[in-house]
Amino acid sequence: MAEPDLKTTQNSSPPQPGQLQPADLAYLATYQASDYERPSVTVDIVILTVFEQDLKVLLIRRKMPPYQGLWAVPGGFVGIRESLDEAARRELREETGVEDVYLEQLYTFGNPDRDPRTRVITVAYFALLEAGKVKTLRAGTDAGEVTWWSMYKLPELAFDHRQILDYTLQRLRGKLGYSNIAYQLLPEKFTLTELQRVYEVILGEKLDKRNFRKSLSIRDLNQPSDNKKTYMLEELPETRPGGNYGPTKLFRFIDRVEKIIS
Amino acid sequence: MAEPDLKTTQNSSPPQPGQLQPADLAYLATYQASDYERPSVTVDIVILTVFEQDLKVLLIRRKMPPYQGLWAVPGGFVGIRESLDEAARRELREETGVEDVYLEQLYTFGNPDRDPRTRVITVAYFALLEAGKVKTLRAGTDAGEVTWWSMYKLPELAFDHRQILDYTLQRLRGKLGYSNIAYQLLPEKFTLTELQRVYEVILGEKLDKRNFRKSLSIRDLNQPSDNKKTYMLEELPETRPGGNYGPTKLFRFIDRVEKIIS
DNA sequence: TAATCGAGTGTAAGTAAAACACTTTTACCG
DNA sequence: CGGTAAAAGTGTTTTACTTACACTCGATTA
Repeated sequence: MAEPDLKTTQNSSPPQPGQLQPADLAYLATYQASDYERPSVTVDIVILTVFEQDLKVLLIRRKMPPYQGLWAVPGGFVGIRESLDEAARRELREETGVEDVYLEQLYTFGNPDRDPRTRVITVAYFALLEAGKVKTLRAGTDAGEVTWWSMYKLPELAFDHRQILDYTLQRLRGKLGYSNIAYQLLPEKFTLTELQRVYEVILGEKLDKRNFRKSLSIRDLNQPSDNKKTYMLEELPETRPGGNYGPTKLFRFIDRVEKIIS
Repeated sequence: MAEPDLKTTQNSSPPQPGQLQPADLAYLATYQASDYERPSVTVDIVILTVFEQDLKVLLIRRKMPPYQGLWAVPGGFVGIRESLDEAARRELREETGVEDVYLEQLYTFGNPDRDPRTRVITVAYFALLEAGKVKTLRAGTDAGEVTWWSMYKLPELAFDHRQILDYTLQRLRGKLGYSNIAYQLLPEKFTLTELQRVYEVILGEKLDKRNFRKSLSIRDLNQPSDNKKTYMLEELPETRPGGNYGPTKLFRFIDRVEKIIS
């Protein structure tokens, strides 16, 4: 486990804490960026959406070994000049064609034997897609079949992807309780029943309609807005005609960015 | 961004979903584990403890460029046959000598320019050490000074380590609310005041003594235990003599494993 | 024996959570 | 055109939790 001086490594864009010092550049020149075995690094993207009253995940059937014929989460290598987020977005785009969606880093899986070919460390992400927006799945370059599967009725999965999906569901359920991420799975305007279905499908349990609505902190259309409160939803002046029943009110999320709800 | 077939990679130990198929081994033989640039992968460990009524983090002064003279979180390369957790434990052992402590993966930082020398992706962990247990800091092989710093009065940090520490505190504060991780920062037996100090130091605010105690779900020493409830703490039959005041009751966590508290 | 220091303890008010059922609107059908 | 079906919409009660708040007890020391 002999390692070079490259110890306590780090430097990222957003917070730039210490500036590079002159000596750094001199040292940079002498640094040999090789000489010891490096793992491959990939990103895997758990792509989720809701339709048919179910939580769906996009899986690809592997047409090559290892795990040929089994289903896997889409993923690929991280480019040498690409951030992890960029790599994840690129994979997502290649797989689904979508660009501006919610993407969150989940966990990094790095057991040495998780890929039988070579050492591969994967940074898992999950993405939330607006329900029913992505019908058209471009069968990716090297992908065999690409299909939406129910998160509750999964096929046999390759690698440790079962573990990745289990962990995704756990994270998603947790965040549903204290954030507004559900907006990522709905179009801008929606009914409260549609929102409740999203919650139910993710949590895997039926919810009480009245209690669910009370829990939402809705800014009423023509009530004076309480400035002390932070609202999650806003009632719209429009309604949507029901089928063989009355019209239903439409709502929207006030903030379409990730937010912790008090 | 041309990539080989090694797509949707994965396979880990705990949940072994799909078994290796015969064809896999044949393919394995033909696989060339190189041919494209790979990033270096490191683990960085945010080592935390509580003493002097303060939340402390272990930092190392860099004696080499880049960021020479600035302070950094301990870390090092992931061995090619080592899991991420193993690498983190090894670094922790090398830095502090401790073995059996709480260690949790935090986040993976991978901006391409976070290390000016070469592409380095780091998987950040945080460790919680029992208050006052680790006095003896072995100055690591290549480390300059090694010091405990207050999380609230940090020196200038190398790389993106400021970001890592900020995120650690955020995670720790969150978990304090719904889990029993605080036990990682205390010896087996402790007083409620000691426990409250840990909470206060992490949350960065004073708490009300009576309300804090009510929130703890304590199994009373000689009360019949309510089987419906899940207790976090247990009162012990012992007390500790106070200085110039009365004796104080001792308590312990019923479960010394990570647990979600209802 | 008086003063100091921290430990230990209860109540009331307000807020949040859970359980629970009927009415309204529209479309469709006989 | 009257009845039925289907989903939307809406309040109250009870219970549990959260918050705010102040005095007494026990031991030591001067």
